[in-house]
Amino acid sequence: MPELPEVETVVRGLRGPLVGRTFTGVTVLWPNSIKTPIPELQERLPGQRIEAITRRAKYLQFHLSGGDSLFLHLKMSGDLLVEPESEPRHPHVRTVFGLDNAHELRFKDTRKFGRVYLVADPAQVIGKLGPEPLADEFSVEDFKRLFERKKGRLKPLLLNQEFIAGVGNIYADESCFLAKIDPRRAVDTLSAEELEHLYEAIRQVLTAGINHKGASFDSVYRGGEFQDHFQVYGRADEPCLTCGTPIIRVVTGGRSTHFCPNCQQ
DNA sequence: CTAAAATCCTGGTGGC
DNA sequence: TGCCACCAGGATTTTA
Repeated sequence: MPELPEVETVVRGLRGPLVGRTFTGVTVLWPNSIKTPIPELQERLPGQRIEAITRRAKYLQFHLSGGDSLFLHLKMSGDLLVEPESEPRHPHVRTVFGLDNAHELRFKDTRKFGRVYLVADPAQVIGKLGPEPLADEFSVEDFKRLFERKKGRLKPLLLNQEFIAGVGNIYADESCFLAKIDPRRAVDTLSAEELEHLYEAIRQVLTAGINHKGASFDSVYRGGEFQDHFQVYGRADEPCLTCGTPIIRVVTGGRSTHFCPNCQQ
């Protein structure tokens, strides 16, 4: 499911039901989801109150009263539900966090790629991430500086979370379209003007995604409607909405990549 | 260094 | 229907 706008939407939806609640226990149904030793998680989490929930890149961070942070990464198919403990659990629920109000935070994750971390030092999980593209203080000059001495093609670089945080496959393709840049371009050939366009495009596309409450796919995620506004992602062989040329799909860095061969150079 | 491929997983879809 | 190949929002690790 989730890139930056989808995770941001999930975080905003969880604050109301969860901030102020205290964890009472953890039930692990798929041990590979848990990156912290499970006995340690089950020892340290109960009794800690949720003081805040924030997002960093595609991670959710629960700031806890005992000084720890609980991090969740939804990867491809994760979702988080707050449901009464009396309600039957969906079969794809992999981890259950008990709460002090007879509800549970349920980590549902069909493909089992999602991960849970409990750490005292957040840097252990989010220490190497690149800048947040929507941060107020992240300037176009900062963005241009990221490209200094960089090599390789644009698309894989945009997906590299140590380069810039939170951009995933959909928003990378949509950003390149808006900036009119071929995602296969070698980054050391991008002009200052092109980088300025790309900076604006990334911020615009991510903001639009958040404003539409993310993109919904299948049954994994609900509520968002940004999928109705895709210009190129998932539109292979369909006409470009700007010029009518069929959208091309190629594979770059092992990921499907969509672009207009006429508009994007 | 870049880069591709394999890995972790399940389920939906389309072709035959 | 059944079977099979292929595809999927991520990110790390292995192999060139």
